Amino acid sequence: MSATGGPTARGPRGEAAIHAAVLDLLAAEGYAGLTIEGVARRSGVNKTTLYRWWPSKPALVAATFRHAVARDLPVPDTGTLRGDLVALVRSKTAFLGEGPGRLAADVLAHTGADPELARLAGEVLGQHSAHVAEVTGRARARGEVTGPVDDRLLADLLLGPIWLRAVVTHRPLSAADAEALVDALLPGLDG
Amino acid sequence: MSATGGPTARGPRGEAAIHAAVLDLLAAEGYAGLTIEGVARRSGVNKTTLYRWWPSKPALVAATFRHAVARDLPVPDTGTLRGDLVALVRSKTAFLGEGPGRLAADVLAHTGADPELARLAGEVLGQHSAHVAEVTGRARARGEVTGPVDDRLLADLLLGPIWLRAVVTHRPLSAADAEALVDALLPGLDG
Amino acid sequence: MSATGGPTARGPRGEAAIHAAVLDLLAAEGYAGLTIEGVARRSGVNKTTLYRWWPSKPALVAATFRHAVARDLPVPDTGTLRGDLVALVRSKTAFLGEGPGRLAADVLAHTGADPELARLAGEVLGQHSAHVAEVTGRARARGEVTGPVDDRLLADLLLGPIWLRAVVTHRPLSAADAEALVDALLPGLDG
Amino acid sequence: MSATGGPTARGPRGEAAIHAAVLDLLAAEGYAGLTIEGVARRSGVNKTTLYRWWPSKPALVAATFRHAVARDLPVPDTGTLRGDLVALVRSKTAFLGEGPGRLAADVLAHTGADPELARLAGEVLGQHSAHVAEVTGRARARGEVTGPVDDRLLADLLLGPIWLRAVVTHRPLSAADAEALVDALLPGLDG
DNA sequence: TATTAACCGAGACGGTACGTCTCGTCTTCAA
DNA sequence: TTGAAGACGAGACGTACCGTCTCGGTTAATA
Repeated sequence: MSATGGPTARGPRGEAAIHAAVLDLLAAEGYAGLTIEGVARRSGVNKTTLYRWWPSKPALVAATFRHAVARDLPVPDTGTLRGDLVALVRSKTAFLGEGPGRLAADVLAHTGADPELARLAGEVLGQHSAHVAEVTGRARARGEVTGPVDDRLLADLLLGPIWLRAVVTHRPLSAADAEALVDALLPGLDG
Repeated sequence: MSATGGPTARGPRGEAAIHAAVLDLLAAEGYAGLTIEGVARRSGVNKTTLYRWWPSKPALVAATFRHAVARDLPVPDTGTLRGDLVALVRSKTAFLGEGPGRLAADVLAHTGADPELARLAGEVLGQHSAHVAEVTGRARARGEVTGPVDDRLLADLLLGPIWLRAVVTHRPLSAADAEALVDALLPGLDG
Repeated sequence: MSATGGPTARGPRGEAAIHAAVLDLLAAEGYAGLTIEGVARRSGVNKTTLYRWWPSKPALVAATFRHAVARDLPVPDTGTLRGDLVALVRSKTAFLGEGPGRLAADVLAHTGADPELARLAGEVLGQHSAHVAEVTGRARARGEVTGPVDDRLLADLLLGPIWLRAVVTHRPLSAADAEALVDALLPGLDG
Repeated sequence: MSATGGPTARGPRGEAAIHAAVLDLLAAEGYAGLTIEGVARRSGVNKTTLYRWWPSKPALVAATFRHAVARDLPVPDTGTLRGDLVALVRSKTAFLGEGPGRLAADVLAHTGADPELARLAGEVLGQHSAHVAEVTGRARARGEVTGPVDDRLLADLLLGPIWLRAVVTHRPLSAADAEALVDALLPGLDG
């Protein structure tokens, strides 16, 4: 959208520097420690400019994430439903555990405090759910699944534990955990 | 004198009023909007006294939760594993969706920012795991389950979706959803 | 700029109100009882603004005095050295005993505690010494004094007792005292 | 009792330690920086005890000075009025410039803020006047002075410059200065 | 020897002010 | 129109002392 066919520049002069500063500071101080003034200092842009373009800190952070994290990861096709699901779990775990996604976990934790972040979380989670649906769709095309599958429920069951660990308990989810998780769900998949 | 043989006073004079004020303000402003000065104002206790007893806002909030939310919910015994699990899911859903537990969701979201809250989260999650273990223990005693069960994994699988809906997507989890959730997991429970 | 051609604004918006508040509070509570927060309250200016412009209470007080007390009093010319000296003594006594100068006595008492106030005291005292020199200069022009006169020593001898009474003992110095003081010094003046 | 026949104990247990702490802290932090809690900490005495015996900080400080500085300095008898006066000036200069007397200058500066300190100042200044009177009395006995001498005025004329230099301008008063000071006054002494 | 009164330490309390920080708004000026 | 510069009111931060209070324990002189 903002990319190749967008109507105008849409954004202040040093936008790239701003988003970089947000990510840097998020990594260094966490979401709660991030301040608008800090972003202004680090990006070399005036505080006024930031407020002109984004009404609040969550809005700025959300914009940064839409720029930086929105890249659609490919959903690996391993040939089997189990393989796809395990790969998906590991991919999401990795996303939330390292790089900008790790910052996302911190940001998404503040969903309850700000509607802007809630929207962002909804977008990210929706994308994840879509990936789940893509995997089950493939499985159905292969004939691995024949009965009705509630994609939404499956997404909750897969992503719930992942997010819970990433956001609340911060326990890493190992490869074995990922397989165990999927194996616990597979028997109930095709009822 | 002060206590009729109890160990020690342990806590400032107006402790009850303080914890009440914390819960009130948490409900009204959220965790991020909660301030020590606000608690002092509302509880009628001096700011100095708060700092005398708790070193920081997260410590105060954690103490409040230990006082107010630590009551051990009974784990209903319905006579079947499925019934017990459904009851457990509904109980947790209710807990996170209303009353002080609703505040807990907001507080637990800040796990990453403060070790004190991380400890609190560990306690709450640990209690949850214990409940799950109690239910599976009963099922094993009844002979409903014979093989090995990973209680921790099961706890994550149950709580993950509940937490995700309560905290991130804010979609309520209906009675039918609770049953569907459990039914999706039951087949994988006893290999 | 806001002024009629002055080079720069140099000072916060409500500067006049601030200095007035400082003098009021100094009169009411004394230097020790003066607080930055009190000045902020009374002047209607935010505490932050005060700290933005002056780093400390003594700096603020010194600035106030430079604004309010810096007016150069004329040194009366009575036609004789004795008359001039008596007039000078009474003028300085009056300065330190009433109006803003009375507050100055309180402020100057804290010279030892703060270098900023020490500088202020030095300025005021230097001005007083200059007045003494002006008087002896006139006397020399008249031919009343021919030999060498140590203006510095004379200033110390005249101002020392005045300041001592104003700052430490708070005994008023009467008209007769002023004459006696000068008469005690005159014989040694032209030696 | 603890004393060797004194009428009553009159004072808390660790009084010596308390006064020592007051002097130490006065030297280190100045009068304004001196706090009751600091004295308690340093002297190893409880804050409550201090308040039990002295109602306020100035009262405590005054008591300390009466204990520590009240020792009557001998007034040297040099055989001539001039010599006695010069010796007196140098003695006072030394007193105000070093040791506990140096602290006295800081303390006496707060005369205006507290009646307790004002009384102390009165005692110190009175003692000074008595020294001057002793010197002039000797001179009269010798026949050096015959006319009337206002001892109080002379005391102010001597102490004023000394105090001014020690406390306000912090210019040291050299031996030559002391002689010049006395020589400026001597001609006016005996009319 | 037993009593009693004075003194002690301990530490909690409400309160005021400190000096710093970030917020979000605002005005002014230059390009 | 856009942005840079930066002052401003608001208000929380965490700390330091203030002066008061209650609580047990100890000491020392008396009865």
